[in-house]
Amino acid sequence: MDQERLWPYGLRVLVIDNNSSYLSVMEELLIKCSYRVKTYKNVREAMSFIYGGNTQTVDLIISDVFFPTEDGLLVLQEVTSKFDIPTVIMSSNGDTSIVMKYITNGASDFLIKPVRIEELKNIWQHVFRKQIGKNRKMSDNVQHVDQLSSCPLPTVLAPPPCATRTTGITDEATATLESATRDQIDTTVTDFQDLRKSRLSWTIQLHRQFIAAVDSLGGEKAVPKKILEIMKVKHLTREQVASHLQKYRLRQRKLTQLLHKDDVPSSSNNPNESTILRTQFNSSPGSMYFDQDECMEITEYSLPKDALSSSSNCMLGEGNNYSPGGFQDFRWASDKQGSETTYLWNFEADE
DNA sequence: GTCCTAATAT
DNA sequence: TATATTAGGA
Repeated sequence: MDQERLWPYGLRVLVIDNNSSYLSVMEELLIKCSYRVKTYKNVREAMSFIYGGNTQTVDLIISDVFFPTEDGLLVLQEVTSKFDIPTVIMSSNGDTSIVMKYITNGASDFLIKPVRIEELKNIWQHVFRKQIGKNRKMSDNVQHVDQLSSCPLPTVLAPPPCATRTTGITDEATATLESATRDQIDTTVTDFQDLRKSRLSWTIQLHRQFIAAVDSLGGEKAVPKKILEIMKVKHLTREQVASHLQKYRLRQRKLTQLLHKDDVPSSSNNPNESTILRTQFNSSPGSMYFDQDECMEITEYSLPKDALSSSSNCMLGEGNNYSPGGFQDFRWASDKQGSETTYLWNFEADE
């Protein structure tokens, strides 16, 4: 298959430095990292190479400070934004103001000369980050994963094989590297999904269904599997119900203990105990919502705008009611907060 | 092997 | 904290 695209082995790095001896040093170091290297002594040549239709053949640019003027900064901005090639700047001068200048103008990193191989081992991360940034902007989750798997995919689990001291890479070593990288790519795609995997939010409505199921089963028989069956919510897992049940029971236990401490022991067999608890806790203040059916607090859920507009049959919200008998489904909706995705229950009649 | 629950992890 | 995952037993 397309072995050239395996990561981070074979990362295509374009180096620019007007000092030819340092250029050779860089080339040697980068080759030790199993990267493919192209060197240029000046910006003009490098740019004409890129402008000549080679934007897709360069993954990353490492350049000496070649932008002494504002024009130079424009070049940097163009390379990073228009061509979307991450650019790493090198300089023997590491003054914060200078570093800041390049970073704010789009440089992915700033390396202070002499550059160590350890630093070069990790430069592929800039390409990865840039790729993640691009994919983050895409709202569709499935597409997201597809995009990733079809583009060069570096992996945190498989750093460039530059730990080996050998200058030349034998064929066997190369083959091993390739297969190892290939394996890592698969796991990384999975890892990436895991990265985005997020947690179910127990909305008021969902929780009410849960309570209805628990009540209909009666205390003892309310086990995750049965609750799940009664709730009839598609894609809800037994584990999720079990987890919620655990929390629910814990809280009930705590509350009954509290009650027995405050009240006379004779009321311990009172079947209206839960009613008493309910009354007590419904009066509690705060941003938490106390479900009327029992004493569990449910965090009020704030709806993302798009979920509100695009889902007319969304059942979230105080005024809505649900049909306990109906089969319901939910689908994921991203609220785009950080790397984590909060999922919404979006109820829809199954039939 | 399934399922439950408590404990632990994230 | 809320929810997910794990561990170990029924």
